[in-house]
Amino acid sequence: MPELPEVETIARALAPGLIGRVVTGVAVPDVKVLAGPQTRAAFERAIAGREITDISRRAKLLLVHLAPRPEVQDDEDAVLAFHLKMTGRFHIAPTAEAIPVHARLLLRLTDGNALIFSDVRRFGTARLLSPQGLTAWDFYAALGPEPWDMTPHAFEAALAKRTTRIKAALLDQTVIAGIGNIYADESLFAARIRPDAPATSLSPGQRHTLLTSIQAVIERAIAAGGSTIRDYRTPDGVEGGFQHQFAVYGKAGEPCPACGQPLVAIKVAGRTSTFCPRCQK
DNA sequence: CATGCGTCCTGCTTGC
DNA sequence: TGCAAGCAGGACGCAT
Repeated sequence: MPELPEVETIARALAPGLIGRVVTGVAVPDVKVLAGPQTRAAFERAIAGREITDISRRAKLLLVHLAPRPEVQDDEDAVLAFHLKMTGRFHIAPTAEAIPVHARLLLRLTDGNALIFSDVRRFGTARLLSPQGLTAWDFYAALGPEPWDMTPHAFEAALAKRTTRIKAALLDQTVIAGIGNIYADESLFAARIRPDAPATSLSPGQRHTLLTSIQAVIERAIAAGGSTIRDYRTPDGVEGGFQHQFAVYGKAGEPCPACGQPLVAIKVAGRTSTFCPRCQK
């Protein structure tokens, strides 16, 4: 579900309600959510009592930064890294309220609220790491640049050595971080490039246009608060607005917004990919 | 080494 | 209406 714009929207919405609060208690109703090395008990012990100092995002990861506890000897900084995968959601609710059916992890806070991570499909993960552990984590270390940090030169270099179709390259988080199925399709349409075009077949001009398109689409999506297909909500329960601006995602059979020809869906890299066979080459 | 496909889960939608 | 197959925003493990 949540790609870069959704996680960015969530991080911004969560920050004011979390930064400066202290975690008074931890509950893990579904131990499958824990992806780190700790047992459930060790995980709970390692977080309780810490102050939340910051909320940030890298690629599709939401990062909760936790301070050392003064009362714990040699305590170190910690980072709780959430991956929402397809259906992960956050909200903040009074601790006294009923726990949602699909709640996987709860952090109770000093202000009487709790941060609740819910996830219907149970793909989402939470992993507690030291700051050094985070950067040493293979997945994290291999992430490509954020879209706005990607230079045309680096993008071209990354694509030039790929023998895959262009969409598979965009979905590869080691090439560029944060793009998923929605924003891959939307960016490729904006750049007028077919999702199944071999990455090596793109001209330098097409690669440049594609990077510019990615940056523009991601920016517009963040401005709209992300895209709600089904599950995604901000922590306040509000839907995103970018789904109303989709040109092609999920619109197979509908007319191309540019030429009116019916949009077509094919499978690329195992993912449904919608595009205009007339506009995209 | 790089690439592609099945898999992990659950619930909603579609078609018979 | 009922039921089963198909499909979904992601990324990992394994086979090729």
